[in-house]
Amino acid sequence: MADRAAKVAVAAAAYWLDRPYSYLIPADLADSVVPGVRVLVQFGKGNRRTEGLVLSVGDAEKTERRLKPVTSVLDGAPVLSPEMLRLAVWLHDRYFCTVYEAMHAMLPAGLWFRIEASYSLCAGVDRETAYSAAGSAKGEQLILDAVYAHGGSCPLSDIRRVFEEADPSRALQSLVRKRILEPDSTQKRRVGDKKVKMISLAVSPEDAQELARRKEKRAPMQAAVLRLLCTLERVSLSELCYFTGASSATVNALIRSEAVVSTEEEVFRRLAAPGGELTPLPELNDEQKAAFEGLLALYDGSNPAASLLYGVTGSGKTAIYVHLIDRMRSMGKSSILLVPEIALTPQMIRIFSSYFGEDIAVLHSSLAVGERYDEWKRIRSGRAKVVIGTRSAVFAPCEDLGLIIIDEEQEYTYKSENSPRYHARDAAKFRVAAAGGLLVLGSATPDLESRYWAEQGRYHLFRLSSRYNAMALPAVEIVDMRAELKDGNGSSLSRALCRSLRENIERGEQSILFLNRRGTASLIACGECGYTYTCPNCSVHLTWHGSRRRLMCHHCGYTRALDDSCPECGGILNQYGTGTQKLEEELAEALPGVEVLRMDADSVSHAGSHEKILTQFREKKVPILLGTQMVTKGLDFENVTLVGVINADQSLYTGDYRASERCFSLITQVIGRSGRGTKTGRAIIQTFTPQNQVLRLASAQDYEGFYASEIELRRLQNCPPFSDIVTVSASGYDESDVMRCCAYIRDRLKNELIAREDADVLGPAPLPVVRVNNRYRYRVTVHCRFDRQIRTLISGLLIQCNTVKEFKGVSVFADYNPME
DNA sequence: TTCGATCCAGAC
DNA sequence: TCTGGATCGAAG
Repeated sequence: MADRAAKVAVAAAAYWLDRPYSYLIPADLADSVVPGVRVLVQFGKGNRRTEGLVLSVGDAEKTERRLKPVTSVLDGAPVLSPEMLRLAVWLHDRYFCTVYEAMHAMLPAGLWFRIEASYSLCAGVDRETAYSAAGSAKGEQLILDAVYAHGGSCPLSDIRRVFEEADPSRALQSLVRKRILEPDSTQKRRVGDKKVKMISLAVSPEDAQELARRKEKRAPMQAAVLRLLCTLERVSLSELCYFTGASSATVNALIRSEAVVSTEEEVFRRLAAPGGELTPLPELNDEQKAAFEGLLALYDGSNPAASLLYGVTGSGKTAIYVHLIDRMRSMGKSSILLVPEIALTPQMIRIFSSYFGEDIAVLHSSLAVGERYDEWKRIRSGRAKVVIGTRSAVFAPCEDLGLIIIDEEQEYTYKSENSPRYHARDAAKFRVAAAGGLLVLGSATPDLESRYWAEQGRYHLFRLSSRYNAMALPAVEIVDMRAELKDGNGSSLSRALCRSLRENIERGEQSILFLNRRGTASLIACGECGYTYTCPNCSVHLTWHGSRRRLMCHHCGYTRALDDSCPECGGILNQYGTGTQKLEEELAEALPGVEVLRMDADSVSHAGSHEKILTQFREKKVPILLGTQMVTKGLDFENVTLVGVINADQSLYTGDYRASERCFSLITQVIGRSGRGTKTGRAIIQTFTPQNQVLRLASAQDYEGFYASEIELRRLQNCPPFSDIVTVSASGYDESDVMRCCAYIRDRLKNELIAREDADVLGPAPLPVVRVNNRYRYRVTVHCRFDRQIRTLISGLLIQCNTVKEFKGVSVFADYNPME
């Protein structure tokens, strides 16, 4: 019989040497090495041990080289299905990451094995032989010191630390050759499966009753255990002991007498699911019903096209999701519902578990490692058929996938900013295409591209144009902050907003204030010489975080204390700019004694504090909720009748082609938070550019008007959807090296794409923050269709730039349709 | 990236 | 002759 070999994606292989490597399958592992399991293999000259993913298995080809064998198998069953394996390779092709990185993004962290290289003394080597073998070599002595200090076995990382800058590998190899040390590796899994001992009868209930009668006198405890087991069949050991008062010794005696058996069973760590009765599905109005039935009609397995569900805020998209998921469930199919932010998961869980109870699994990054791993297993085993989660939940291991819903699909959070830089929408398309399922993109302000594709017929379009319960949209007022300033009001609260807030408080209604800004902090500057603190590692100013009383850098995490006076001239330091904290102080001044809740990255840094703040707002009827982006999405509070947008134009002028779209969507959404109950809502938008078209359209909630003007701009600029964008970014400590590398990339791209009319090569240009952590960052941008030619070209370029020594010290990566 | 092989220079 | 450093090339 021919030797069997496995093609393996190796963890240690960086992007430019990532390809399937063949490994021999030893006979004793023949059954366990199957596609989708992770294996341990040796890689490279030094035979480093590394993890790998088995892509396929077949007969070994006849080659010159002798194949290395698979060392061991890490999983009992595949962690990736054949479909997900294909998705991993697809991510590799499309997002310029390694197959292994793709797999990493798809699996829960609880599955990771940590492998650490270490060196230990060979058997029978004593201290004297070891040191005499090392002789006068200083490096070898150093290593032996380290190994003995660690009790005979030392992790490579510790040896490296002892060597500081120098390279220990040569000395290590010498010691290995002399048979003093041997390479070793430890592997540990971070989270174990949680197992519990279950006890059940090994004999029939009748026999057990009989046995219990006989034991009654001499061993009453054993009898009690048997009786309980007759009624409950299977009980965990701990519960059994609790209910009967027996000790585990009693149970062990029964096991020995073969009356009962114990088995180990996995239990799932799980967030407490809200118990209680399931609620009946919500009623659908005519419009919703039409959309629901239209979507369902697409699901016949042969027409897996994506659909855009475009419904104004408050039109009841969620009710349609509920019905679709319910229908999928009744057909035995799984559904995935993606939400843009962790903050939105608790209320989604609340809604959906009231309909589907335990059938729901939740996947997002703020779950504890063990919880996430458990949810992953519940999904994989088919015990949970409804998955709710953020971006990475698109990789949920559902069998029989029938439906993926992406709520608020225009949100930039669906695009990953780290490798693999995938967009959840694209991954979702891949999955539903493979499974013959349905993809629903839901939004009140669809991504311009999605809207365009719907118009072009690439997506099906379903509209919900009336607000649920026929509520009127909020009345919107635009306030010109220039006039406020002229009239001597230098604060960030206009008089109109203050008045409205006061009126709302008197009526006992609630308000939400939205600060259109990602950061939360403000700038500190000297009032006399104008000195500002800058980050020593990045090209940015440090910002002041009042709650921590520290100056911080948002890019590298550098922090420092504030001086009493200006370090340059000794002048008085002032606080500038409007952060949420500053605004909070201004509110306290304008409306003394009024309680304000603040929600921003600073106040919600602890897990679960989002939910806590929102519950407080909901239940305690705190008059004002003040926050950043987080307050714009999906929140549904009946009693909120006023929304204030503090600085509406902040995000408009960033020079990014998506800036208008983002601003429009943000303002539209935040206005939609107002008046969701029985009372009509109002919104006040403060801006320094009140004539701005985007703001006008947003306050009129005129998406179609916005779309019509914006899509023309995109056409003129050759931006998505009329073209794709690929950026190639380089970073490094030496600015001129980085710029040379970028120039080279630009020239190569220009040359190769000269024949393509659709291609536009721009740059190099510095990134908005040019230096982060002392690394300079520049990039080249290409506008063109993202086809095979461009993918091969970029991939080749990446490999080249990362291998030629001319650009040593510069690292290069590519991004497809980046979001910034 | 990481390692071994190889070559070379300087120290003993 | 040994050791440390630099450089190169391959990774199954």
